[in-house]
Amino acid sequence: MKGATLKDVAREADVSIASASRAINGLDNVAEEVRRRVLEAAGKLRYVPHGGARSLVMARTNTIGVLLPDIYGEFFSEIIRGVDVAARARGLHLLVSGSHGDINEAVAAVRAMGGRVDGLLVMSPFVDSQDLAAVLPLNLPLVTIASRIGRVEQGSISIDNFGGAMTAVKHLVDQGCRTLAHISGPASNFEAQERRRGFLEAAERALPGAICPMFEGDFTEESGYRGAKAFLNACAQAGEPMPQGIFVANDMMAVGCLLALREAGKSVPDEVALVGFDDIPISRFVSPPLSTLRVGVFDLGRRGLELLVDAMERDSLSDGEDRESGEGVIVSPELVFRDSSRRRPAPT
Amino acid sequence: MKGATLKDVAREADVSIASASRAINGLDNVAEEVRRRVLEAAGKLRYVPHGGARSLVMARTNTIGVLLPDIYGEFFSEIIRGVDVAARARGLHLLVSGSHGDINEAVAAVRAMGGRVDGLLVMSPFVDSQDLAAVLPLNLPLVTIASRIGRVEQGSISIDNFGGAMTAVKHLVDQGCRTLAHISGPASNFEAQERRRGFLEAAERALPGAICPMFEGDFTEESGYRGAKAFLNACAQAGEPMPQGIFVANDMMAVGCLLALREAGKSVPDEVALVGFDDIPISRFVSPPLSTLRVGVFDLGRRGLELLVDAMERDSLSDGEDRESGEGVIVSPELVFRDSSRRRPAPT
DNA sequence: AACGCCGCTGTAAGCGTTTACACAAGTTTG
DNA sequence: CAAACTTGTGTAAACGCTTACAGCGGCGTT
Repeated sequence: MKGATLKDVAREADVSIASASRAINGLDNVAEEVRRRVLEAAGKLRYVPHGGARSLVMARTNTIGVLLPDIYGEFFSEIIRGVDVAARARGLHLLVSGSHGDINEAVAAVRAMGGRVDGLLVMSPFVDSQDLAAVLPLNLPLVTIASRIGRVEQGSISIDNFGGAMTAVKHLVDQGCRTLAHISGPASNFEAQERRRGFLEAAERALPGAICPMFEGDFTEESGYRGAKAFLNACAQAGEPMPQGIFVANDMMAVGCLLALREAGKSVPDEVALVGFDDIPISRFVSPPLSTLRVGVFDLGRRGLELLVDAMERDSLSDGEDRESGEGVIVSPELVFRDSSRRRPAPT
Repeated sequence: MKGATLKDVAREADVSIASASRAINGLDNVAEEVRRRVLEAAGKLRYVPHGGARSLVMARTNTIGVLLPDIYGEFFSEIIRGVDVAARARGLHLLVSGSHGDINEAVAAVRAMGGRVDGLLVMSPFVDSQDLAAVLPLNLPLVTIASRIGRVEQGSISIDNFGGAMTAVKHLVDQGCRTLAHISGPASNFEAQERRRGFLEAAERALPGAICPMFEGDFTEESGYRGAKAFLNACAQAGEPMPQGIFVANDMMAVGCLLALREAGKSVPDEVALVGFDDIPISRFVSPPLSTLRVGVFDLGRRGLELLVDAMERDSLSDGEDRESGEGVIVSPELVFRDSSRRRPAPT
């Protein structure tokens, strides 16, 4: 009942445990006859090697730990996919964990991964991530994704949120919007901060002195809906028209925003143009289709893992020498121009 | 550089390795003074326990392995979320792996998980899953999700695909559709088979003798698009009208189908009514919103994990005695009536 | 015939933990 | 004041595996 061990297999095949190990691992210094007997015994006993024991002695797990703020949603699941594909290509396995925004959970997760993984892929966009950094076992190769953890010595890959936001604003202005608004992500989120900063900077540059209403959401569809409502109410009360263009800090909120505008009878993009961020799959399907800034989320995951693998290899070769090489890959989002911001046939 | 071990901590704190272990694990038979010293040393050395070693001696990993056909997409990511939430609540970690439809990959993944997990949550909807069953280490608790693996002794949780398909067809007929068609999933997929069977059975019952065109897709948006095109072409060639109702075996394909119909200028639902399956998030947002059969995918994952945990506990208590209890939970999908199938104000 | 080699096999030492057990104090007890 | 606990600590075995090393035949060379 207890799961056969190598010793059991060895006894069954009537060889030493060393030979059994060799036979099973396909080493070549084993007589054919012995190998046959061992494999047969292993099959009969349904032997499955004990990964824990193996990694203990080999000091290698072939597993990498992935720590995400959350494990689901279009965005994260796409990251995981990227990581998974790249990992699979290298025969690595994934130990995933969601920290659910709680830094203590993240710390617990990291501890639990200790000794079970060869490297860590961490995404923790919370501004106070320093606490996390303090806990990370410093002997493990680590790559951060779109995070703001101090450890520059190791690799990191991030998104040009600031630049993306500026692109979005410029695009709205190009489309003829003369009044702008912004629905931001939570202030505790690093990426949200950057996008907000990009919005303000670009808005000030294009429309100097203009006052742009802002609403702080939390990246959920529902908060986007609330944001749009807030703008609608404020404008109705002040007797002002709606802003001509709204830059929403992520697509999920933009979708909520769209729903609220539609409900209020505002036409998108003619009365209000909308640009989101991320290009999640849904964005193509809402109507009107959502203009957005495409972040190669899949690639983010894939390249993150590749960076990590590089770091691991470097790590195992040179034993702790030249570990500077602060590889800071930054990917730039790309504007996807769809109908939600297509204002005039020929913007003069 | 090599990552501090318990021995290092013990030396640093000038106690025995046993005391160090006790202090760190919070056992109570440790002098306060010693505990303090040990914890301090651990902090200083950035000690992180080696999970592999720990699980080796404790015969417990607090990790459960999750094997899915794929790791991404709305459907699977929602399952993972359910599993993750339930696992987190019990302090368990997740070792996930996508088999990418390849049975050999699945086998490899299972082997790699051996000795690293306390239980296995497997979803493998391929009809020939018997091969997989043969490999599964028989000492591990196992729960299958929407699969067709022989091992009934262990728990399983599945979807009533047949019943759901019948509901869909009945609904289309209620809406006044007198000619029906079906876009199915791949024949190698167990769930697709069941949905197809339900479609045929219900169609035959409601419209005896009617011939229903069918198209075999592969669950991707693109194949749904192709399916609709195929119907359009066939009807154009034969000079017949389009089927009044199409039951599409999953929402992703239904979305593709919708796009093709819109492109062809067919109005949905007036000319062709559409019902999908799964209720993925996108379905609410396409226009018209897609009628579908909601499967509590999140719950599928959550309950699957709970089932597994139950099995694990039963397993550890009674040492291999009453291990029948083939818990076969079956969840029934529920019709979500949206505009894509809303045909007449008052269906006579 | 003695020698070195080669191919195969077994013995045993670890890998980093936990934990049963023994042991040395100090603290009641009778 | 010795016996009996209590409390804290250390020693060492075990978990399942890999692998360096030694051993042992049989082979081809001098």
